[in-house]
Amino acid sequence: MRDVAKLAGVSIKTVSRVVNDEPAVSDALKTKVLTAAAQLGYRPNFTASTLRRSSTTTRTIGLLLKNVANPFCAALLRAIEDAARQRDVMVISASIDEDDDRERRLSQAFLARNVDGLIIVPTAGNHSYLAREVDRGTPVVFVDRAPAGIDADTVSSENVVGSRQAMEHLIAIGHRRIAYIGNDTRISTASDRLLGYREALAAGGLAWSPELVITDVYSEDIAERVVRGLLLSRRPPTALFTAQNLITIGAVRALRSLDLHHKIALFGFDDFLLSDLLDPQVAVVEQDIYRLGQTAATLLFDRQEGRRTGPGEHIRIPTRLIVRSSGDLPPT
Amino acid sequence: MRDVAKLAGVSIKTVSRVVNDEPAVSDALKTKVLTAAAQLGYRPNFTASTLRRSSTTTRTIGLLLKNVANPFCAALLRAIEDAARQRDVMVISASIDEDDDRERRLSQAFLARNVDGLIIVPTAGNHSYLAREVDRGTPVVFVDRAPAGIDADTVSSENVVGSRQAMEHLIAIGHRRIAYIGNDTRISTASDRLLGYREALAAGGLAWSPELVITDVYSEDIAERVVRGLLLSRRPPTALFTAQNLITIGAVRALRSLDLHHKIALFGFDDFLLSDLLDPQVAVVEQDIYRLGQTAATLLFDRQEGRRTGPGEHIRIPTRLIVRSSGDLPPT
DNA sequence: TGATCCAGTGACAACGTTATCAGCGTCGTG
DNA sequence: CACGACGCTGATAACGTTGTCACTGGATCA
Repeated sequence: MRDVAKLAGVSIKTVSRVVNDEPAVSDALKTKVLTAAAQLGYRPNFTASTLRRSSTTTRTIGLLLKNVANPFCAALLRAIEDAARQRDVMVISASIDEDDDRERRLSQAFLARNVDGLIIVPTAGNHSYLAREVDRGTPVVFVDRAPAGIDADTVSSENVVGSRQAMEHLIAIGHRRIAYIGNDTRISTASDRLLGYREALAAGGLAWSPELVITDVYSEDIAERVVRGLLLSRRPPTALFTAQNLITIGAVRALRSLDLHHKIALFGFDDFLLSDLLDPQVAVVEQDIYRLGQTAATLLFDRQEGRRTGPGEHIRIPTRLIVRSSGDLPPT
Repeated sequence: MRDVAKLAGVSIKTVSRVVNDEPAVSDALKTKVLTAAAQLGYRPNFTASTLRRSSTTTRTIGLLLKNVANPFCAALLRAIEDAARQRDVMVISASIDEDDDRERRLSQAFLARNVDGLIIVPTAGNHSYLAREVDRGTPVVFVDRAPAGIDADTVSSENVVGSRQAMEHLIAIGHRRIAYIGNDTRISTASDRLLGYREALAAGGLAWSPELVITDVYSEDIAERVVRGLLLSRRPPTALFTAQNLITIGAVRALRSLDLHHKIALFGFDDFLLSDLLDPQVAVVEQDIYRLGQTAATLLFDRQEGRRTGPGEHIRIPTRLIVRSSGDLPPT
């Protein structure tokens, strides 16, 4: 900037005015500065600029995901990126891999970079370590799952309703032994989906059979193994309700491997690419991932810009039941 | 920092020393500073720190992708993120959606934020606008596709070899009319894959039939439509070679809709989730996406840290032929 | 005993930018 | 003609931090 000023024969303040498009600069000087800048290949230093500027906004937000390679997370990132782009804001993202400690470290790293806000798909751990930041005014929004130990904005799907509807469908076509396969129930999403399962059982007058409920499944491989175990057990279920996308896929693999995919009904939570090209097509509770992301971003920016204050809001995004043939297989 | 210094009764320089874990601070002062910092909730300002520090590295790199929601891109991001994490570097990413202009704008935005380097999955346009940055020492690495109008490090799959091998397989089992469906050939990746197709035809003594070669297909929907068109034409092909993941999926849909999926052979470039659960299982040329990403990151950091200089390197990552049943359907 | 050294500490300038305010000339107005 | 208003410009300080260097006091050595 100093060099540009020297070359153009003006003060650095005038250069600053030109690059920021402030009014009150004569056209003559403006063109002189612009030519000088172009000649020297001058590029404004955004870092220094935000340091000096009164508003300490970096136009950058941080996003912590389970794992970007998971299609759900990738779709979420895309939605948030789109919302951010509209406001000329950049997104830094990182994968947590369900590791509490890494989540904390990454949050700190993002905050040290002065992000304007944080969107987090939280682990099952405690999040009180963020309380101070929230108090200080850095907006933090949780997506997909509710955090523990802190009050903050949260956006998630209608997990209870969604899974209850799926279960109601299975019950309506006659299933009486429906297995539940899901995540660690310390994760709010998983416990909500389990709650929906439970509610539907109760409403349908069905017994709760502990041997049909499997939790703490956190990968496709494990899902495949436990589903095989279930199907090979003495009294196997006639239908499966899988509470997460990778678990559903694991279940599909298990059913295939035992050649039961046309006999045992399957309903999954969260749609996935090609679910409609499998045989049978897989019935799912579809989440509106784009809306989840957009809503989270809106909450964040609303808080950041002071349009909203006070305690955390908890928004639930409706799901949609997509009944495909795997959900219509009758009990055998 | 000033407040912490005041509370601890030391100079700000000492606070700086403590937070940076520099030696030569007595334990007594260190604990005093740390307590003061904790009490005030002090958090170092990374922005100011990098501004002042001699090495102007921000420990942040920029990644420009086609679209994070595309599984290929998401996997790439994950690989790069992992490589960056090892070096305590953050990744800012953004989706270009094949828009030249947006690519340029996003590059500028990243550079203004002083990223230490840029990894780009480039559009078909010209990239000479980055030459000045490269000259100035900001490493830029291109992945998946070669850029136009600039010499820089590039990492991509063995596209020619990969597609030639797939074609050789189809030819070996007797196919004589094999269609090619691919992207815009201004994209190096697409033209390389077309070249492999062409080479295999020539090597197999087969004629080049323009009506069997369709390019400029850029979405799943379009792929489905053009493949239907091909299959319904007067002299349809007996096998399809689809040069990109979404195109392959579009082709699967087209084959299904015409109930030809057990009659027409299919080979795709780039594997995708569930390809092995479809009926028939889809044969593909698998790319080592993780290695693509890791290699790109390594090239970038090597340049940044001065371990490598000079003209751009062009690295090709081998592909692997995965012959599944769709690739073994004989000609009818 | 005096010179030397070293660990520990702080004052100050600087990174690249923008906010503030003062200065300058020109113009219109009473 | 005096005066204020206004449009344009620049000098300077400041943002939060770290590099540089100088200082202090006590330990070590010949």
